[in-house]
Amino acid sequence: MTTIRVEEIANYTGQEVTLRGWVYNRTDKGKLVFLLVRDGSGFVQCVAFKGDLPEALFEQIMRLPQESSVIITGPVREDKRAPGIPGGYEIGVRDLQIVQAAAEDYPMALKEHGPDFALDHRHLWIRMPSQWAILRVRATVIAAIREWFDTHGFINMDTPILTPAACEGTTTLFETEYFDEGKAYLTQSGQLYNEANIMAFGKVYCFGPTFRAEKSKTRRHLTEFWMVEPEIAFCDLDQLMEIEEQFVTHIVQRVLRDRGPELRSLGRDLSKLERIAPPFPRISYDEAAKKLQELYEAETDPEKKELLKFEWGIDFGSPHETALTNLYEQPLFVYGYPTQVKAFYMEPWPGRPEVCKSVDLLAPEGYGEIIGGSERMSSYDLLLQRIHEHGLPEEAFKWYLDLRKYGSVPHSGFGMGVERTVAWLCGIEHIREAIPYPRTIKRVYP
RNA sequence: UCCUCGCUAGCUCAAUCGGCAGAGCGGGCGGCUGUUAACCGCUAGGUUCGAGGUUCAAGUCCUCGGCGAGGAGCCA
Repeated sequence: MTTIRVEEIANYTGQEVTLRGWVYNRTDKGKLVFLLVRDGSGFVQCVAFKGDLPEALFEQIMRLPQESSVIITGPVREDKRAPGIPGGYEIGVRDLQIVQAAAEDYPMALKEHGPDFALDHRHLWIRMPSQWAILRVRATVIAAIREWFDTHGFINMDTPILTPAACEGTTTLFETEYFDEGKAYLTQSGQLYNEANIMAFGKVYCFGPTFRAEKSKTRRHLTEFWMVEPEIAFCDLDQLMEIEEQFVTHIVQRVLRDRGPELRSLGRDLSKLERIAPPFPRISYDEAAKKLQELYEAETDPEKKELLKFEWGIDFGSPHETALTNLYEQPLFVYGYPTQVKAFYMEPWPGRPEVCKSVDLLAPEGYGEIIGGSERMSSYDLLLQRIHEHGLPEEAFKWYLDLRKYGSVPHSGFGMGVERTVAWLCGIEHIREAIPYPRTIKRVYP
């Protein structure tokens, strides 16, 4: 007897198979019972007829509690009526073995739940089709990220999670005692280490969890999130944008190829993802500022108008990003931000010191910034000056300054937030559903 | 840190001007051979977030506190 996975059920039409999984839902119709069974790879309907089975077994099936674990044997049939993911196939129950009859007080009803209740039961919530689908997409996004870098000459370099100091000085850090060495901090970026790594390996990326103790309380923020950060030697800002659009397009295509049923089950409009292709539009901060001014003047709703208020020199807020990206169907590059709103290590624009060679990639449909990147400063003297200007301890950056002493080259890199990317691809409201166990300012359980 | 909103059955939510605490889902019992979060009948289920206060009477009004959500700022 072949034990199959639901995602490959189409290959077994007409065959007798074994399926191991959990009863997601049960609908009994008297002499007929429908079990919606999930096995981790999908959801499939299993149908039991009273006449086909021993009476005691049918009786058990009719009373099987939700989430009971079972091993089912029977023939695979194609049937358009059958629900499931991918759906369209069902298994006729010829035999069913109960591994465990679940307790009858399973708390997750098959309906909408409030966020607090759902998050308190995250360990069970992930069994539901929407959460299952999102996390399957996440796994594919991660695979696509590694696949692209690994096949484009990048070397994976894991940067430390425990770090001695702030990489960017501004953001709040999680702090911990570190033996006799004083304080250590959870990383908020591996970038500075990657700048060292490229001088040894040329092109590198790090990929891991990142921690920000910001008291951000929005649908776009987590205190623990995953970020992939490539860094490339001999690379300027224009080349960086080309890499970013190739990279993002690859992720979108891989997800469309491998996770269509999951995206459809989430109600995602796939046509909006299918049209993602290079080149992405590129506008300067100056052009963006002009467009925002026009949008501000055109806005009639006084509340929205207030949120769109903008003047040259400030960073974009979320309403600004949304308004800008709504003008485009592709992800949008905005480059050349004011130096004062960006980190200390960014290369100044030639002839315009008030602007730096930075670029953000804003996702369409109001999902906002998914990538932040820049060409890094290559001059020792200017970097030292910036470290002083930002009030950073020179001693802590001694090794970083060394990189500008021994074979400095123009180089660039970026960081992409995995959860924001997953939220965009899935079309979901809140980033907390894009990671298995979200950590927010108000939650570290479960 | 600031602004806004919310907290009633296991869950999602009602409860008019301050006047008997309600429904659907989930649970239990029964019915039904094609259900799609099935449907139909019956049934059990309540410290209305907490502490004070006003009132003949408080889920509802007032004060303080707690918890949560959305947004701003900051960021990926």
